[in-house]
Amino acid sequence: MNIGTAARQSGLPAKTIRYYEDIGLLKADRAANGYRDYSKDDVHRLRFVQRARSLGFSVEECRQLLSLYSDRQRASADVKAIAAEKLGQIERKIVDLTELRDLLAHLVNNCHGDARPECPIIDGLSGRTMGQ
Amino acid sequence: MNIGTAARQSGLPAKTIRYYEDIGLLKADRAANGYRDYSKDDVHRLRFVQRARSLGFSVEECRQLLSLYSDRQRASADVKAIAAEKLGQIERKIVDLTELRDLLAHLVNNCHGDARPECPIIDGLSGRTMGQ
DNA sequence: CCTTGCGCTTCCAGTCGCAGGAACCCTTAT
DNA sequence: ATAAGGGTTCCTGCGACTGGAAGCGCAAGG
Repeated sequence: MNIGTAARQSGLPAKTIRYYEDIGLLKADRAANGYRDYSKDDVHRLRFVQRARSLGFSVEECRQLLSLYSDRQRASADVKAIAAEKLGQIERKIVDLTELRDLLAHLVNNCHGDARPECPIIDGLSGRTMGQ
Repeated sequence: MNIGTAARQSGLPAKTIRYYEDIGLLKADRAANGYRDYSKDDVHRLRFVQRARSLGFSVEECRQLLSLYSDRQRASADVKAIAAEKLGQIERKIVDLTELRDLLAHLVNNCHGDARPECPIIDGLSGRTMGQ
């Protein structure tokens, strides 16, 4: 199967698939004409990576997950450790963003938003109404 | 004041301050010896940018905010529009991350995490237990 | 006077995860 | 024969820095 078909079936752009091959994440066979040739199994791995990426795993983490994916002898604890770490990161990010949102929402709500130059948002950013 | 002092007072690494000058965000005077020379006002602007960046504004948005910051005749509506747009982006990001977290938490919670090879996380990523 | 050491300067390369585009080859249909 | 629509490689650029090399400025100590 050519790269275009693999791209459609995996949900990854062909460009991205070539990039993954470039960095040694997934290698493909080559047909006689030099075209990359993907098996069903290759497509499974591509979808696996697509899913993991969309779940916020970095490419390096995907590399680890892929090797665990292919390892019939893996311990689920190994996988769980990676996923739990990532989960923690995501939760921290949510907390940070929520604080950010509250702060910004406060500024926006206190800005009358008219033609006058007084602006609580600017004041907030310049430190006149916010802590240091 | 030298860049190191400005860095300490603004909370930005010197490297970043030079970078900002490089992209034309903030320019500094030069002392006779070629060193950058920062005024208190410069430091205020640097802190302003530092705050705005930490609130999730892009450097380009900071550029807009800076010009509004320096403009005594600005309308608060202009600032509010930028901030409100950014607020929307942040809220969307929180929603996305929350979905992500729930999905990942579900996988992690269903993984026994022992030495056996069966792993719901891998299965989930490979599509065996998740929708397509 | 000389050295040491820190801070400053510039410039170049690398990061992450691709996307865009050029220049070219392969295959199929008309 | 030609055109369209694949595929290939390689190079560049994005955003927002960060690290490092090579070289100056300057104050203090021996």
